[in-house]
Amino acid sequence: MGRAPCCEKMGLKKGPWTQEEDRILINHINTFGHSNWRALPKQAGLLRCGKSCRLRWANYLKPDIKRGNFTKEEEDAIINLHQMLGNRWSTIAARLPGRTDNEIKNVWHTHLKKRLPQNQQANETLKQSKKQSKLEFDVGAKPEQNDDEKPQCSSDISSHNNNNNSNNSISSSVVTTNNHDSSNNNYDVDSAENNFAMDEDFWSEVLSSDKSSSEGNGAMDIGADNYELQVGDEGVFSSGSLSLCEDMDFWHDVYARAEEITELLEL
DNA sequence: AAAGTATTCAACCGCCTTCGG
DNA sequence: GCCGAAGGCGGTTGAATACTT
Repeated sequence: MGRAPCCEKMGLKKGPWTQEEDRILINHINTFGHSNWRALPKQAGLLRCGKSCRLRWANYLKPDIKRGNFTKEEEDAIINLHQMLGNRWSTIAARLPGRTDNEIKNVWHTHLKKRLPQNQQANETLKQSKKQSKLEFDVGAKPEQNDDEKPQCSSDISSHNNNNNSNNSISSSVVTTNNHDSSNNNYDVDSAENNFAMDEDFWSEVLSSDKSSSEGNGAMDIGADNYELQVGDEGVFSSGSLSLCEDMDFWHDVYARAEEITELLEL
């Protein structure tokens, strides 16, 4: 299909916004709103593409945006949420009032990622080069992208699990969560075998902000009933480890936990 | 003080999904 | 159901700034 270019390059300005451009954009949005981003720059007299205007507004000019350093609580929340959701920055941002997806993404890459244990950092790197592996999670559905809704069953889980346990090509890993049996409340990553050893201090710090993860030591209690996600050698889920019906419950719980974190932040 | 290197973050790019005709 | 426009998202880039030698 003949896809229109995202913005007509001819004559449109790129690069940093000037104060004058900001002022024009703010005035225009305050007066007319932003029902049509593509038409907005023309109407406002800006030599920018609509996308650029939207981004500038969403990431910088919107009145409710909180500027400045992230608090410890916010950082912990990001780590927790990233643990659960992967690189779904907009979803994470939705849980952090006043913070934008772009900002969170930047903070993650510049600060928080460094807090990961070395092995996990290596996995992050590995993940970059193994992006393709998520295509191997061939369970039928296309990945769900609407972040305001609960992700659909298996494909979404698989892609996120791929993010969070991204040493797929090294060895198998198992994420077990259990709400009722705390003795099984672990994050079993078979560390000796797959170089996925968890730094206990790191995990206790990460999880300390998470009220219900009282078992520590890498426990990832998301309130679900003994979910076991198994990732095979090439990042493929072992069959039978997670039924599609359970997926829905799983995500219910993930979002419930995210709600809890949001509440914590708001306190 | 100057040069080189590392870090930060605003902005861009391209892909995907949704929606309306 | 198909097509195109539009919005939204995550990944990436590169200029500005900070830090180190």
